[in-house]
Amino acid sequence: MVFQKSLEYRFNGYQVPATARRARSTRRRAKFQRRVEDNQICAFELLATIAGKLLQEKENPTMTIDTSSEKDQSGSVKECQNANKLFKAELSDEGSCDNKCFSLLSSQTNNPNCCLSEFPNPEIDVYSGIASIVTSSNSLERVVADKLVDGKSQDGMENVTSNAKLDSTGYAEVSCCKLDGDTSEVKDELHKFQNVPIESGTEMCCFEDPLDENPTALINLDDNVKLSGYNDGIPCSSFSKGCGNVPVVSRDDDEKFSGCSNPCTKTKSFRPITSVGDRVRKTLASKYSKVAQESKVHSNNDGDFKPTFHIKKYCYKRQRSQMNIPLKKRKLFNCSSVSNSNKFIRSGGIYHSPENDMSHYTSGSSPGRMRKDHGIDSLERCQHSALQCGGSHVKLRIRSFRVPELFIEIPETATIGSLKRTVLDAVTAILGGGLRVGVSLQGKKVRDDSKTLIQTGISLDSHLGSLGFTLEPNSSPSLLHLCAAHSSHVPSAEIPQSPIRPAIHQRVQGSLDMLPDHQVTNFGNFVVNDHDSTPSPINTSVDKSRTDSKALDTVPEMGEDELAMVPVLQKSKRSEIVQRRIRRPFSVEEVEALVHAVEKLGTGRWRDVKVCAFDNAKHRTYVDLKDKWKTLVHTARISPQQRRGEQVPQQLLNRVLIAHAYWSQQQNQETNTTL
DNA sequence: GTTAGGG
DNA sequence: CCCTAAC
Repeated sequence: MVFQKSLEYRFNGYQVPATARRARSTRRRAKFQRRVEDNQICAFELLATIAGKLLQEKENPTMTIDTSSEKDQSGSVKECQNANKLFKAELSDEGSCDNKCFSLLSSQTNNPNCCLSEFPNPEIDVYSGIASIVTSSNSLERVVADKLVDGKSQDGMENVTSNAKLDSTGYAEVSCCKLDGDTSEVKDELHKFQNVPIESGTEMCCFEDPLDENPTALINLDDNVKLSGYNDGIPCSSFSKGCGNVPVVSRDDDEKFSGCSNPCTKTKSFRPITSVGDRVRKTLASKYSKVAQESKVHSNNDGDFKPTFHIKKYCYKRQRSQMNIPLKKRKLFNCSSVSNSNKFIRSGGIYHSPENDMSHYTSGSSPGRMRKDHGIDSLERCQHSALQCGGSHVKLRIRSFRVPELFIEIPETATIGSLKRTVLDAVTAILGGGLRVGVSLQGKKVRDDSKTLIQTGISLDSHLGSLGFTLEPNSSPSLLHLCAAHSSHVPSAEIPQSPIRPAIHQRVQGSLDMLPDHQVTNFGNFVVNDHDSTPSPINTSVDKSRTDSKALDTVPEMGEDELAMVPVLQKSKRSEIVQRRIRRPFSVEEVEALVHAVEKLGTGRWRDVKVCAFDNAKHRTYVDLKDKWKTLVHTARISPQQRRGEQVPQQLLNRVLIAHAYWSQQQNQETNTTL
């Protein structure tokens, strides 16, 4: 069975949630939190997009989660500098050919400088980050170390690396959890990455704009289609085979570690973490891998697809303070897998929620919950290495990106796979929403979008190293200008497509409505249409600054895992579209009309009230009227000092009380008579 | 599609 | 205003 998918990616705005008013009410706070969540989702989406792009570019993508808590900085620089080598080594060691890695680093520190090349600040915490999220629990690491690794650990801390591998088919075939105690220098270096890297196979670059107060994500764009770096020389073909030989632990399933799973208590303890990663792995790896494969297959057919510009990595930086994920969100993360597990995901999509990875703990008792107050803060150092390319085009590459802190709460009994997925989700959440891209040059923001690259000083001859991209919340209603800027500045730049959002939708359904959708479009909308899918409505309303289409082949018969990997599109689409209506306070006149109508018609006949008194007010639904009456009654019962907003004449409120009492009485009588 | 209520 | 259960 073959079906085509059209992938659509949109770069939407990102709106920073308004600051929550001071504890006005739990409700307001909750709303605010939801908005924050939405933003996080946006961020996550972005990440997913990137990851997806990476995966699309090459097959056999691998995602690695390294949970080492080691914070030795000495290795960081080295690692970054030698990222390619390191990864390469790692990959080869594992027998996998990961072409792409994308690493999420969580860090608790805000490192203003991240330049791979220079690493002015050796203390980059980039690496510490995930640790906080993923490994904040030492137990996990310890357990892993004890159980999975045999041996050597640095400072007693081990690194757990899990890789999601894609076989030639493009599906995630094997996932490996590896724990090594620094058998090699290279590995050590890798371990230092405390994050979930999705390797793109290139050096890492970090760029941050110290001057910028707003937390932003730094992005390096690479329009170089081909993956550079360590990938070269590693035969992909060997990849699948190599997996089998992987020294470490391999799992077939999210839930289980076939290889290393030791039902020991210790293992259990760290389990939760693992499962998360799994999800990430699956989601990204399989989805993207599939996409990659598909795209690969059909790339020829699709004229629209332009491989010319790819975003390798994003550097996402945000202040930790902003990234607190509300409890609700955390909850969502936990439950998401479960809830999703049963949900079918459209084949067209990328995200697929597979098994109930989390089910075991969701069901109830989650004895131990790991919570990271500062979630994934993945920072990354990104160096944007700008490469020269032919013609007058400037090639840019995104080396890495950083994800701000997240809240992750997962039961200790969760599997590593669950952990991975959770992390992925969290990241997705962060990147999922609308974001805007900023361009920085030599540490300064380039705000004039109208300037050309050359005018700005970005040219083949310039130091592209000082060029950076930032992802920042978009407060503006539309990102169009951003997009435009993007295209104008970086002609070849292409925003990756990512299907991740859908996954989020399911989980965070409640939050989605909070998104200022129209004002902000989603950063990465990924739309996939397969043969039987209907055109997505979502897209129409949003501007598409960039769209890629690809015809993709999908393997007809997929195991559950594969299915699980399929993205959920339909739902997401819907969610995307749904926008919360703007608040339109009732005027005194409207209240008057409402009161009058209710006096006449009574409560419980809201449709009639609507027709009678608000028939011409299309924005007032009968539900609105009902709600307003509810609030009116409440307002009338409270003291005037407690009332807010436009003051409703007390006389009117009195009528409200009278009418309410009258009709309530009527209602009671009716019920009594019937009885 | 409406209602009723909780959020 | 949103979301949903219950009609």
